[in-house]
Amino acid sequence: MNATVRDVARRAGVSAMTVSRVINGGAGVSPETRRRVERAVTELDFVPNGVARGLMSSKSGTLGLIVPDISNPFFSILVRGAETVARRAGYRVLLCNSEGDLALEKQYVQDMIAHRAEGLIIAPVGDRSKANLVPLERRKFPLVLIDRSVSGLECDLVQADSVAGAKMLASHLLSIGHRRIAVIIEPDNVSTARERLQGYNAALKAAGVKSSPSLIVRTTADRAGGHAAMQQILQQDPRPTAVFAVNNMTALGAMQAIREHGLVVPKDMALVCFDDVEHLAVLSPFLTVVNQPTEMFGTLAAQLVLERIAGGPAGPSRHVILNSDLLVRESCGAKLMATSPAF
Amino acid sequence: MNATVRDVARRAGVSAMTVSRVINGGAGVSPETRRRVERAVTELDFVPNGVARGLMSSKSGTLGLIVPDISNPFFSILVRGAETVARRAGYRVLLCNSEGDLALEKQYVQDMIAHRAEGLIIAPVGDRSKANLVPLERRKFPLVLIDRSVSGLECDLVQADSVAGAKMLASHLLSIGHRRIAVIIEPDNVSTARERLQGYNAALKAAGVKSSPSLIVRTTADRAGGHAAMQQILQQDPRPTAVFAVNNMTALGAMQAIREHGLVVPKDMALVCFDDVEHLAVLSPFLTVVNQPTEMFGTLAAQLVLERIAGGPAGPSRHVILNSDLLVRESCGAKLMATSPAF
DNA sequence: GAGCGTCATGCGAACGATCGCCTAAGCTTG
DNA sequence: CAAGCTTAGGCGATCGTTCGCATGACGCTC
Repeated sequence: MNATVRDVARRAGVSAMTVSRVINGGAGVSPETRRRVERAVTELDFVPNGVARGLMSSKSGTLGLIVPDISNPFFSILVRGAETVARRAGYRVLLCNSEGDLALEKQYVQDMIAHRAEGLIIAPVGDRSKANLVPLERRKFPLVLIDRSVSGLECDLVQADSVAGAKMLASHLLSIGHRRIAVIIEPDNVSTARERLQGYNAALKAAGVKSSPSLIVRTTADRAGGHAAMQQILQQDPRPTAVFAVNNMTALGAMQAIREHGLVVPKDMALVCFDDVEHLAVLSPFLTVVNQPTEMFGTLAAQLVLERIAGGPAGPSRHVILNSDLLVRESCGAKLMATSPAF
Repeated sequence: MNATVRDVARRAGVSAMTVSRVINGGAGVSPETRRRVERAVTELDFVPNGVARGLMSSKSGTLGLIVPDISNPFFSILVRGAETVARRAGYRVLLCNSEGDLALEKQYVQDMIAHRAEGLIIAPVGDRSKANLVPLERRKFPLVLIDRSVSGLECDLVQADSVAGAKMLASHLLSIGHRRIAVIIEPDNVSTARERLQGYNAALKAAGVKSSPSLIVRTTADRAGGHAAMQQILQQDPRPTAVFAVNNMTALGAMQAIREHGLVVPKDMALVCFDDVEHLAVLSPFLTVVNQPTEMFGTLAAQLVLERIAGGPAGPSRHVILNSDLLVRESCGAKLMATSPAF
């Protein structure tokens, strides 16, 4: 169904080699022959087979991109950034949703090896992703982690300063009077969870507030997880006055639970989280968040992986730590405080 | 760097053919030989080269997915649906952002042909995408359009009933008293724009309200477009009392412009649009929208393209028309009306 | 006019896995 | 024990492109 170089060659009365030279703009072809070949290419609607080319050159022109959930705006914006950089460099992007599932992640990674992707950008499920990633390390496969590091795996990495971000968030809550601040967070085998909790604890300590284990609720970093965790928090006595959610999706789930409980944010319960939801912020700047430079996560990761592809596997691994900002809006109750000091 | 069947064969003391038989679970290999081969595979960390396999079998195992903007939640949710279905069927997804740019779209389509993707799901830029897509049609390339049709191109299609949806939206605005309803919409060479405008006009006609060309503002379907269009609308005299935005992103841009103008939705200006922003709706159910079954767009499109791949290019093209619902929330002013009949 | 460089082009192999076909050994069977 | 069948496994070709090398024609130079 698809014409090959040989078909074109036959039609143009030349050899396959000459056709190859023409389509690759190579020198050493007379103008006359070139024209004949070009006509044959057009007539047969010939498009060189990228798979065969890939086999010859050992270059697939493909990058893998594995994220837990593409529908999370944090990741969809990140993906856009990465895709744009990759495309400009002539690379295609294979998108994978790991759904936070280690087995699925493993399958995707193996697929990258099998199909000879030239590099991989991955937001790993957690520390246990290490087993999935060592085959890549062994092959010196260009690999860039985003958002989360993997304990015991040394490789390129783009992340934000989670400790500092969490400290800002918690300090802010403390500064406006909150003392019982619950945390909705993932298990400790996720690096960002560890770091954010560390920042939270540091802020509490600095303020001389004692932390309590019962305020730390572990869950999955999605809406369902946030919802379940919040339900649990709402039953505590005394009830916390503020909640620090590990990311935007958990915050949304928490918000839902709070509303279902007939309570109002921030009057009855303050709510802050990591990761802005940009589209949402445009419509109503409500959530107080630590905003990470989302798109830059993607563009930087793509640049790193492309450099690694171009420069070979040698060279020390690079860690890019991005700054994030505290955006104080309504959900923390700061504005409420300002108007009703009797809180 | 990567072992081949021949390397494994040498180490196991067999031929490449036998290795191939083992890794494909084929019969005709003695248990003893099989074990030897399996050990060699493990020792060499051999992973069969998918590119070479693809060349032999003419099956790349890849689907293309082209959308205008992956960071638009409508598309990111759709992509998740499509990716999930594709993966379960053993396919990988090549994600492309056309950015609404015809030239870029063309490049992506050609890339699909070159790399022998087995099928393509695309939300086309507009009617002018036809030139980009005819090469696919000529090759009987499995192709499914989503969201928008392309005038003059007959192929599989998944879309919502835009006419009915727009009619619901406009009728609702009319029913609560609005008479000057502006429309922010794309040029007429986008099928959904045509259809939504048609629904709007039908609703006006049914209500005996005359439509005015000056109320129709053409723009691009993104935030910047919505913002610019809204600025224009806000200068009209008499000022419209409601705005119908062609999709969620334009609505966000419009919202921004309205707020910058010191006005409040819905008190000073009602605002409705197509496509819910799910995450946003959880946080604060504010926008009145026509909600399309977003994820289903993706899953159905993937199913159609997979069927087309499995069943061959024959068979009539199928058009799936999904229903959408009107979600009346606050931004239309319905609740406002209820409490202040003097509007 | 012999030697040499340049240019356009072709030949055969290679990338890595697999498919069709073949062979050789072992076993059954009458 | 010879014919026939089953089983394990190898050989060579193939997918479509490109690479290294060879070749033949032409023109230039001393």
